[in-house]
Amino acid sequence: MAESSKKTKGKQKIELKRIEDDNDRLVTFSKRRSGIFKKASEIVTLTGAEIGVIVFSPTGKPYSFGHPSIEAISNRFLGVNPEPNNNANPFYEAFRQTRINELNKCLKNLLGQLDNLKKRGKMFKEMTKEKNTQDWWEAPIDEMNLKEALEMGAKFEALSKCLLNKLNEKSFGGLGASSSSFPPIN
Amino acid sequence: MAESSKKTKGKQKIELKRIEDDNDRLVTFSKRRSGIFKKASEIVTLTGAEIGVIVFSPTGKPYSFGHPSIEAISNRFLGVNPEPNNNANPFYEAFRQTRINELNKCLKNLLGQLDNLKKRGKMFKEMTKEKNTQDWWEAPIDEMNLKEALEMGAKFEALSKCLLNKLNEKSFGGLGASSSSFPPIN
DNA sequence: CATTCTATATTTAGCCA
DNA sequence: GTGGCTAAATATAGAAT
Repeated sequence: MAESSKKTKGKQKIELKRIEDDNDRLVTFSKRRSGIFKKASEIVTLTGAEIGVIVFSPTGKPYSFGHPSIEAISNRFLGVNPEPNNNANPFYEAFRQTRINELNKCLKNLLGQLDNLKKRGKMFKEMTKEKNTQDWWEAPIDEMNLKEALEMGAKFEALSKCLLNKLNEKSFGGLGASSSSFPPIN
Repeated sequence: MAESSKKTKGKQKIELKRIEDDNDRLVTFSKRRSGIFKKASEIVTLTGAEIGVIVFSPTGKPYSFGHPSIEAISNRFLGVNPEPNNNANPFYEAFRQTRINELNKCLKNLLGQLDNLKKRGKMFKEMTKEKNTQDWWEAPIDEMNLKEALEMGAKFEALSKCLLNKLNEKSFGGLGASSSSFPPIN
């Protein structure tokens, strides 16, 4: 019997490089995403590990899997819910607690600066004489809250990112040479 | 020829439940962890997706994988915004630039505190005398960098979230009553 | 984008170093 | 905990729904 009787070509070996065909790329993403999530799920039940996976599709759609709860991880990242502490890891918790103290100082510092900022509102208005003629910093929260919050989220993330780098450099014996001065976040 | 000529039993099917033997459990975790990271890496190159994975071993040790980078992933999360507005908006940009200045101050402040933190390492060790006996804050970056980074990402996110709330309260005429004093982030 | 159906390409359980 | 090794368990490329 000729081999042509085979119904499919079966799994073919593919190069480890970007799949150019749009559809194929999406389908592959979809399949592999579930594959990864399944693996994640298995490593959890098999070894009792805790895991969080977050992935953005080629089209930008977010997917995630997590145990104990991806909601916890996800929401934390999204800054959606205040969500009570559910940190099981003592290492994490200990570090967090101490970090909190410093962050609170940072917060106080920043709040002070913010008051300053408000007083210099006019200067701002000039810098932003484009569309928003409204004194956004005085606007009622119900109108600016979410929108600005999201934007600010990105900004603060920038800070986080920078802090992260700096912390790695200084705290973790990083290879970075610039430990005294640091460039603007920008 | 008897089947006994086979060199190994090959991969055996196993129940999808916790592996009780301590060593086996750990070995399986280790192997599957690298497997998952490999898959994560492949879905990235193959489909151009962005992914972040963080996993705690059964013993509590953290591992993680991220692409393009931890920063990018967390950024993506905090930036997840249904509307594609953000960075193009000049208003946003202006605000961001000024905010940056303040954040840089905050950063400097925090870095100073961090030096302090390192000196108090022992205190930390006591607080974390559970599993991680390693002085992670002194560990070489090549070993802790990515791994800790993701974890820290979550922590910094918590800060961002809190700052967000606080800023909304004070800056945007928030409804919150506590505008003068603020409780610890915790 | 998700799923189903094959025929393969990969992953990995059990052992040993 | 990490790295082979081998054979069997799985994941999945390709095509179609």
